[in-house]
Amino acid sequence: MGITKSEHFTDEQNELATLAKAIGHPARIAIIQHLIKVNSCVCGDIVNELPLAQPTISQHLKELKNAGLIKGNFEGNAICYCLNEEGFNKIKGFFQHINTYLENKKNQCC
Amino acid sequence: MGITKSEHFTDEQNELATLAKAIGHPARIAIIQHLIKVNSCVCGDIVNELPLAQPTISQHLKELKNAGLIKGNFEGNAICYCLNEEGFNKIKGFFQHINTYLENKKNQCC
DNA sequence: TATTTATATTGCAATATTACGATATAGATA
DNA sequence: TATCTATATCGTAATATTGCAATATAAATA
Repeated sequence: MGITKSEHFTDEQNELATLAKAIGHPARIAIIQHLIKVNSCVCGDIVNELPLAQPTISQHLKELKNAGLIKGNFEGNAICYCLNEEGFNKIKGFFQHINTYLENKKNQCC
Repeated sequence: MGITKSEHFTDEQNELATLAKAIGHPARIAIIQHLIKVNSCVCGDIVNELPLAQPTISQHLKELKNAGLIKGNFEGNAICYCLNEEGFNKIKGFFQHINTYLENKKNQCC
């Protein structure tokens, strides 16, 4: 169907999925990596950096922003983007949990 | 278009995106969480655990397996699944990098 | 071997995502 | 105010994802 049955899952599961999904595109990975590199930059810089048209970048930025992974502030007539700690903190615990589990798991699978 | 221009991005960016995308569905989050809880289990257990039909679960398991996040071994006529350390190790560095960056970033955005 | 049990695959409908040209909007500047 | 610059939104085409019924496959057991 193409429609995810979110109502059958917990809020936490849906939230983690939304965050991971937002990260799950190479352009959005590239945007995140670029923001780490330059700390903060305007949308136009990202358009110059990536091989995608301006409306496409704008759309990817919107998705990252909706997921709470980046934030943007007006700076003149441009918009300055940077990472949003809040979003990343929400996934942090999930991966730490997995890592702790995997490190302590002595017995091989099955 | 719906087609991701993966050829324009680095292998690392595409790989990270594939992993995050595989995690980006509540059912697959639930599967991962269940596998952490019970360490390993057969497909049928997951079908009983989640509110989705057997073919749908099978498809989600396939995606997690293709991404390298779980592995399955035959156990009689059933298949026993558990987490695959390899896949999770690949994303580990990415999030650690982000966390280190965010912890050290003193200056506010923009 | 026939049947049962467990999982995968096929086929398909509904919906979502990706990408971009065209256009709108909003602040800066001449 | 007219124009420029930067970004967002709209509309749309191409493709991908989600979900499941029906069916196939493969190992276990009667």
